Amino acid sequence: MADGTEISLSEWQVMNAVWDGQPITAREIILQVGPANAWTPATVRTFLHRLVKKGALKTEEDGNRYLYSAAIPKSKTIKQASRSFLASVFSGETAPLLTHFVKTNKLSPEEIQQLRDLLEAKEDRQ
Amino acid sequence: MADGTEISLSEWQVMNAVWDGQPITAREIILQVGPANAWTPATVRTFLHRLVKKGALKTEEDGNRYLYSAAIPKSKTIKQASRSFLASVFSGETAPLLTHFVKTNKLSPEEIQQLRDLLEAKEDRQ
DNA sequence: AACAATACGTTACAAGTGTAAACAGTTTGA
DNA sequence: TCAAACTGTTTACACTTGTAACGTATTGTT
Repeated sequence: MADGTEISLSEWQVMNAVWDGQPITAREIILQVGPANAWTPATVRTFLHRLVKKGALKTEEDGNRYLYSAAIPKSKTIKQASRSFLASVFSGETAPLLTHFVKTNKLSPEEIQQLRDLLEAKEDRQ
Repeated sequence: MADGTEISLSEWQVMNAVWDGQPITAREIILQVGPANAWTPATVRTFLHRLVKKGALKTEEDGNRYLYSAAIPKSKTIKQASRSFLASVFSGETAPLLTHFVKTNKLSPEEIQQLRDLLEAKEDRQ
């Protein structure tokens, strides 16, 4: 697929932990994503290594341990994954995708309002 | 993982072709998805085999060739893939996902209207 | 009938993924 | 001070995925 930065589903868990705790130690990441996925610390460490190797994370020494931070912006990474998901699963059609997620998930009244406003704004703008 | 029916991104292309042409010959599938992805016929056939093996497609003989049809419903498969995508990429948060796709894609005025209506209906219903 | 084109099945093979254990150095609590 | 605990590195191994070639049977064509 050749795009430089393919993140696997498991790795996403790790990336998300990093993005919202940056910079963060391996230990904390392990605590955050390990139990939820039933991963041993060793498994999480493997993901960390692979992500560094892929250039998705970078490390900075802090005494004798590392602090991890993202080397790629979350927004860009989300954009890529989303494009690929849209193309594969929904044949590139946005509206069915949106309909699907609206229908199959819960949204708070506030969220619904915000989305309606967003759509309205988009309508006007075009 | 471990759910019986994992469909890879490439395989989705094939499944989509089947779902909307069912039943369909390998030849037609190859014509539909091959060129767009720069896949040789052999490659597409590999995907077909794997999908049959996974139980996602089933075949029915038609003279000396096969007709392929889906063995799993599109809706269910979409649901699974979507849940997994939502969980990994958007940490399970639906609203940010919706916002993202609304912001990064084009929608026709009609589609926008329909989505707004859908959201309104959902709001009322809760 | 013979040969070319098709259709399907089998095999291949490297890279990526999920899942970890084993090993080595470092800090720390007893 | 000596083992326990923790940090990071290396190695493992089966399964999946992307990408196809090769072999064999069937069929349409001349």
